Amino acid sequence: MQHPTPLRLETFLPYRLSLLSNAVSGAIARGYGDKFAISMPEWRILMILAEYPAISAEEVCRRTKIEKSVVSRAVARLLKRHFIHRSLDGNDRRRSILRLSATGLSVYDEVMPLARDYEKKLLAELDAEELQAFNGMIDKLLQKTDTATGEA
Amino acid sequence: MQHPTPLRLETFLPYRLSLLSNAVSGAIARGYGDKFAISMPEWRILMILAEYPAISAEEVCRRTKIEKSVVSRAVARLLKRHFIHRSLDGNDRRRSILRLSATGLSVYDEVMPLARDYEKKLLAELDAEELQAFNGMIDKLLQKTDTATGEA
DNA sequence: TGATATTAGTTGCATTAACAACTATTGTCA
DNA sequence: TGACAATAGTTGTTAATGCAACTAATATCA
Repeated sequence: MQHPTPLRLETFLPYRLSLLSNAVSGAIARGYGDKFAISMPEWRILMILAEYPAISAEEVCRRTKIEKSVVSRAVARLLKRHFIHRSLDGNDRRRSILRLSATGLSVYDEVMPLARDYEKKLLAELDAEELQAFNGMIDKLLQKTDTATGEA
Repeated sequence: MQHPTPLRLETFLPYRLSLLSNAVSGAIARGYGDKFAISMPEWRILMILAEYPAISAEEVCRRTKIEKSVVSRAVARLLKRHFIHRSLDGNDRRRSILRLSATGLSVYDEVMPLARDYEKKLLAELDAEELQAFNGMIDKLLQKTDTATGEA
């Protein structure tokens, strides 16, 4: 046969995931973007520093999966605006130690409820059981992509 | 309380969706990117033209949700490489009519199985029931984002 | 009909991301 | 110890994105 069943874009999982991810991240980004003029990488760095205070830029990269040059520039912006502090690791002077400042913490405390509310509102579509199943499936798929990245 | 339960990035749905979407789209994009040097928007346009031959750029925008300037430039590239043809709508001379060329179709026919195989391999993690549930939940969430975009 | 609004598509521009190259520091091991 | 590799972080560069401004064509409506 000439066309072994065309791939319908609307039902193509990568496309659907991309739509959903963009819609969700976009909605939240509009929230903190309008309010504090911070970018998504910046917001994620604030989040990760709220969760793990005093980690290095390298650890930020590992935990957020943001590329290191993007982290470097985002950190520079956050420093300039005094949302974070940076000191040097005494044991390894290549490493920085990043922490939220009081200002950064207050930004975080103001944005975080918006993000959580949006997530909650969105997930209100799913009951507890569905939600658990959904998260489980995402985990499965994430694991699969971790290993099976290259081969297709 | 000072910190009303911090938001763990690792469990934050927008973040998880973004990871998954990037991993999945990235893996496939590497496939056609290496082979034909086409971008993701270009690939999506080929897909949508395989599904709906002879539609306008505007309809491509609507169906793919790709921003119109991105579509415009992607179409220009696809034209230059003779992957698509463009004619004018006789009834409305603002509108273009886009079609896959024979070359474009052959590119599509070569890339499509790769994309489908990757999707299949990925979704092999889920049984039929899970898959249906998964797609249903994505639909629910997509609908929610369609309506509830702005308010957070 | 004719003024005005709307729509399709292109282009300019500013922001951003990804990759590689680079510096500085630390680790390895003969 | 000292050469070489690996790591943390910065910076340059290129390409892609998204918005706004623009042109050309069509629709609306007094």
